[in-house]
Amino acid sequence: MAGIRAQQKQKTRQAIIHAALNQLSAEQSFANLSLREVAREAGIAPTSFYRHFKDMEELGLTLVDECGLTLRQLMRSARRRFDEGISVIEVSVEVFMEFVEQNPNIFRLLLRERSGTSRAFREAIAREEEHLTAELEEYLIQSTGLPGNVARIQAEALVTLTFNNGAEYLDASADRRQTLIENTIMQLRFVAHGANAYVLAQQSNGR
Amino acid sequence: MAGIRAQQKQKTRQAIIHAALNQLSAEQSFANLSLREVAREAGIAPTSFYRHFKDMEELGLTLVDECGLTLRQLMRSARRRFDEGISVIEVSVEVFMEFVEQNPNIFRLLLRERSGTSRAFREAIAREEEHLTAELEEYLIQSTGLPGNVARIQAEALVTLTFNNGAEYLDASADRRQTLIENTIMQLRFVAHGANAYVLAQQSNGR
DNA sequence: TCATTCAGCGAACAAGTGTTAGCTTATTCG
DNA sequence: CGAATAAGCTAACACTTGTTCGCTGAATGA
Repeated sequence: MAGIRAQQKQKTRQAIIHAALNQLSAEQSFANLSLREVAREAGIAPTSFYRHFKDMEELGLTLVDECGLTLRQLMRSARRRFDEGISVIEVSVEVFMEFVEQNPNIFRLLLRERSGTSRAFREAIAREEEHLTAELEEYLIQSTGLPGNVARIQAEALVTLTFNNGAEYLDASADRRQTLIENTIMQLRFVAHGANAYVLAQQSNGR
Repeated sequence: MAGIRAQQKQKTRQAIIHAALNQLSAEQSFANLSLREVAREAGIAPTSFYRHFKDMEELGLTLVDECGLTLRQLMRSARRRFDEGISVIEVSVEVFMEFVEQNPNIFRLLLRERSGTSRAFREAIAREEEHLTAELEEYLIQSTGLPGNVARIQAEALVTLTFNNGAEYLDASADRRQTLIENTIMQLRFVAHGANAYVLAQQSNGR
């Protein structure tokens, strides 16, 4: 009843996942990762890989799902943390960059395969981005009372800007990183302010 | 003096460039393009490739340079066209999306290799983005009188948003594309408005 | 206990890759 | 004209890749 077999299986499955993540870097993308190299680093024979994943693509999608989940949880907790009086924008950006800093390879995976050659990948990552955007949109509606369509467009802009600044953050030096955070915050504030002003103008324009 | 030799050389060089661009698609990125396939499509022997480029990377950088140049010229002409009374933002977005629509493979190249595995690529594309941003920044300073640092940050946000919406535009259906243009314009307006408001607030806060 | 399951392995395959060496042959130039 | 140049070619190399097949041996469960 210990499940010693299933237990071992999970272990090497994790070994494969770890090996894959470990080989990701600035110079190596998931797309040009080879099944054989992953297997080698995981300490198994190439053929054993198939006992766990049908494909490299299936492995990749697994990674995307896991990462997307943790990222979403993180952002949600960031918005909760905000009650302590700091600006939501500030907290969110800092948390996001912290994620990037602590999971550079995972973030690189998302960043690259977002526009990669595998449709399945692109769709999976678009889905994750959509989750983030939708949650942010809802938050905006509830906390500022913006109309839905404006909230949506604003949320998309916020996610886009944060994500892209995260990409630059990846390769930045320590002090460049600090100003990058500040600039990102400023950009998000621009968007937020502009969206509010837009709604006010609409209302005073008789409609 | 006709230079019949050099002339022929330019011709096959162009054939190589064309072959490479032709093989780019949603499913095939430059990174996993093979020298042999490019040579085959260009109608030359694999080894002849080396008479023109040291590397696939060198070929890629050539493409990036050419594309960046045309894109920049396009955006500049868009800002010139603006004198006719339409909003700059509107014209710029429309011109950019037109570029994306007419050069999907080129844009894909920029999009992907921007976060690709080749440092030379990343730097080359960052350089192109920097050109675009710098020109826009200068334009903002001259036309709105914003202080330099704010103009810079605003320009970065505008370029980022436009570029990313272009990525989505690539795979969008015809009518989705229209709303995408509208949304992009709205996002850019948010940023512009927010930046202006920020400066005004700074000034009225006694400084 | 004994048959079954199944994670993992080694060998082998057909393909495709980048790159070198050396030849051909039309252009170039003194 | 005649030597030099250089674009393009064929053949061959040493690899790496994904994937199939059939085997082993330990965990499983009736």
